[in-house]
Amino acid sequence: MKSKATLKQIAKELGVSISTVSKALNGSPEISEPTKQRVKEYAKLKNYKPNVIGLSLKNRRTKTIGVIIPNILNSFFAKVFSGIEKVADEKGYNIITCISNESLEKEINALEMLSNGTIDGFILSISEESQKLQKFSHFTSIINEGTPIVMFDRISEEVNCDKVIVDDLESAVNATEHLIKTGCRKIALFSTIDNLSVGKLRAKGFYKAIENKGFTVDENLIVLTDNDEDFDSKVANFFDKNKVDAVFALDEHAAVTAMKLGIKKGLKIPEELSVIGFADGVWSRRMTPSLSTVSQHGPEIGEVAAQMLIDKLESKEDEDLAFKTTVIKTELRQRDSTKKLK
Amino acid sequence: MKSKATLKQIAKELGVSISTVSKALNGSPEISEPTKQRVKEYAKLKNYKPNVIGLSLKNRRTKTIGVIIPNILNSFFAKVFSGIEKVADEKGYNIITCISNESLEKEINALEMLSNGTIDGFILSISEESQKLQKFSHFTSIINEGTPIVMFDRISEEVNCDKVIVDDLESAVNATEHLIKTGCRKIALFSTIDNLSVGKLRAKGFYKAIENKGFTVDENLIVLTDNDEDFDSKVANFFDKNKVDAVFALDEHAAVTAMKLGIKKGLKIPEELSVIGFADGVWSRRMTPSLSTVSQHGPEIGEVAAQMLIDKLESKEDEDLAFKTTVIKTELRQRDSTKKLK
DNA sequence: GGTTTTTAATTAACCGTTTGAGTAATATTT
DNA sequence: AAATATTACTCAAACGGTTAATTAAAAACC
Repeated sequence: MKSKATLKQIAKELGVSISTVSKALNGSPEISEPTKQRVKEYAKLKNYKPNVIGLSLKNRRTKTIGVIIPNILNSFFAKVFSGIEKVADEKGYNIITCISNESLEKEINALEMLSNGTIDGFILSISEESQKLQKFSHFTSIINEGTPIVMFDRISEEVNCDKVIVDDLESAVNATEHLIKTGCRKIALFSTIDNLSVGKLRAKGFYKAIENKGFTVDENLIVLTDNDEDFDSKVANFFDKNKVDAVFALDEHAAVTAMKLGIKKGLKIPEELSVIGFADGVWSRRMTPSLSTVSQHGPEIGEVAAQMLIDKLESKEDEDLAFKTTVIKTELRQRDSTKKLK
Repeated sequence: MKSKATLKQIAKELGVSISTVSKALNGSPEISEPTKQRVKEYAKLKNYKPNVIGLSLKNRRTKTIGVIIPNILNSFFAKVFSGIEKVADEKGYNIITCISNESLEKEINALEMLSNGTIDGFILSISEESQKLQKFSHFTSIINEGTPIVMFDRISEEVNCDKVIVDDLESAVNATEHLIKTGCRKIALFSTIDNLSVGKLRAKGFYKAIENKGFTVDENLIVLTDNDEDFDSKVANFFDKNKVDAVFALDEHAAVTAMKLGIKKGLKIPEELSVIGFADGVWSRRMTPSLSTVSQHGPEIGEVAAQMLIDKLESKEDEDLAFKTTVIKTELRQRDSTKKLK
């Protein structure tokens, strides 16, 4: 349990000054070759590694990114996270992770906790509660204090910062149109995330597509809720009362429930019931039948967000580039829960 | 974009010394009430928050835990992570996360990167590659340098540190015995994680249970591999050649594949084919039929690990408690992929 | 040989914080 | 009134590192 080597220690043991050691290790031309050799060898022997905290204090940057995620058990966020981690790692940044658990209070805590020198900037997706209450001032005040934020997926128009989003509206239009093209006419809309900005956008896309094609939306076929609770019974009830030939699900849970209860009802998928859902996990592939999805490219979102933040962090103070919003294209993954296009 | 307030700034603007400000804010009795008031008010006005880096340097601890996880997309690890995060948050610790991506090199990098003052201790699960190559010296050297490690799930006997594990062997015995009790006689063993210590232990449990009950293991019914690749075709082939009445799957992927291809083969689950799998995600519940699982209580593993590490970090140097291994009990969750016990 | 330049090291300041030691001024004791 | 104690501060060192300014000695020049 020997304590870690410091410049001070090495300097004393070698009988030189601290700055000589520092400069020798950093290869400064001010130090003679023999001394450099001697210091470097001794440092290696002692397994010296510069203390990052000392460095951070001096440099006033930590090369650490704060990531605040509503829920890591949601595979979309896990994917985005892995993308962030990848780029951060490549660029030599560390990641401090906080889980807001969809709570405004935890979100504020996390911001407060980390914005005191611990991190250089944030990447985050807004918690459900903050969106519901439309509380965003904690973000703006952090930004005003000089800490950059990159938001992804769940963003707010009110906050002026870099953003990475998916084109939820257009994706929903495409998916819905695909259902129509494959011959579906009575299309239901299921969602358990109607509290989220992304949920609302997707629903809007559904309406738009239906109307674009000259049909009208049957409000009886719309099942929107903002939580998972007894969504199962709602859907079971729905299938008892309505006969539809497709379901467009705005989130993974809604999609799975549609498939599960559709099968239970004895409907043949995709012949009698087509299903498309927004989903990211490996599970869409694993299901029987496999689920056709709108894939949001989670890792790419994370990679782009990390790159944007690092660019900002490493740009000259003065060139203060304007805030950008990057839109990541989604992809319609046709699997076995939808009919093939002729 | 005003820069953050520091003691120095406040001191200058208030015309007092830095230490007066520091002591006033910390409520030291050395400072008079009126001065305290004045300083506190001004600090609040300026939204002063002590710079954590300065503090860390002074205190030589960061209140930050390094977490190294092989793969965050694996829902088991995501669950453990959420448990760690919960306890850490409660105790005022931050979490720096690294993903080893099952690679020895990235694991070593992460350890190196963080063990220079950034974190106070590690919580980690060993990467696949390290286990395969039986390389553990990077862990012991970190521990020798004085940084405590708590390992969970994938551990090594060679490394002397705190550990949190699941009783994989006993869990497998129980699950297998349950299959036997419900009348299954020709039980297959599927695994795609035969490279991992936990995979081997679970397999051993299977053998033990079969033999305990006085049967003999039919080696033709054992499908062990160390990766996902063409596991599907192996299993399809298996079902073509063999007639079994149950599958015990040592990991989620194996379980899902068994179910999927069993159904495809036209087998009725659970009447003709029972399936139990080690699995943690929400998906076991969502599948049709829902999957009976051995649940490993991921969040609890994380919570216990975090608590163990924090206890160690906050204990007096001298009392240096011995290393403990905590075993978390698993639970057999009977769902619809196994026959009910009469 | 004396002056200038170069070399190779050291000293000191700084990043932001805490904290023990030191120091005036005031209050208390005798 | 002199000695002592208390109050309310300030100074300075420390944590671990970098780096500009300084200095002493050696080498180069005239």
